[in-house]
Amino acid sequence: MGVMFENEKAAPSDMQTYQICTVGSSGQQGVIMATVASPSGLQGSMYIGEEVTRKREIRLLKNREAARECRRKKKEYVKCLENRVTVLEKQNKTLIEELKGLKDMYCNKAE
DNA sequence: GTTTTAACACGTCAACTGGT
DNA sequence: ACCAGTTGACGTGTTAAAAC
Repeated sequence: MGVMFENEKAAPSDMQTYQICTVGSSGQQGVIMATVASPSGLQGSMYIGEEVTRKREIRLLKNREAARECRRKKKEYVKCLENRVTVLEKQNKTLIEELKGLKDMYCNKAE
């Protein structure tokens, strides 16, 4: 019972260590820079400006998705820990009962 | 029915890390 | 040194439940 996490053995505080499964990305962007001939260079700088904007948009998009994935993993990790707590509490209860039984047995024998 | 509150999800930024 | 990925922190929007 209880779902086991891939890297559960890792230190609890170590958030970097949960299982990482990267979905293969098809995103591919080739960067084309400059080479716009214009006397004033204005068009060129506009082009570069657009390029900067485009790069920023790509970065934001990637980070947006990364954040979503990061949260998903964290949630899963927490759920896993909670499951583990449940299991260990149950186990602890059983062991306490067992110990109690053994103690009783021992006392009865001693009399 | 309206307002308030708590919980949750999201997007963004900044700092850090590991790979090249 | 640079770049891409990861994640904590923060602000914001949404929604369900509680209080009025």
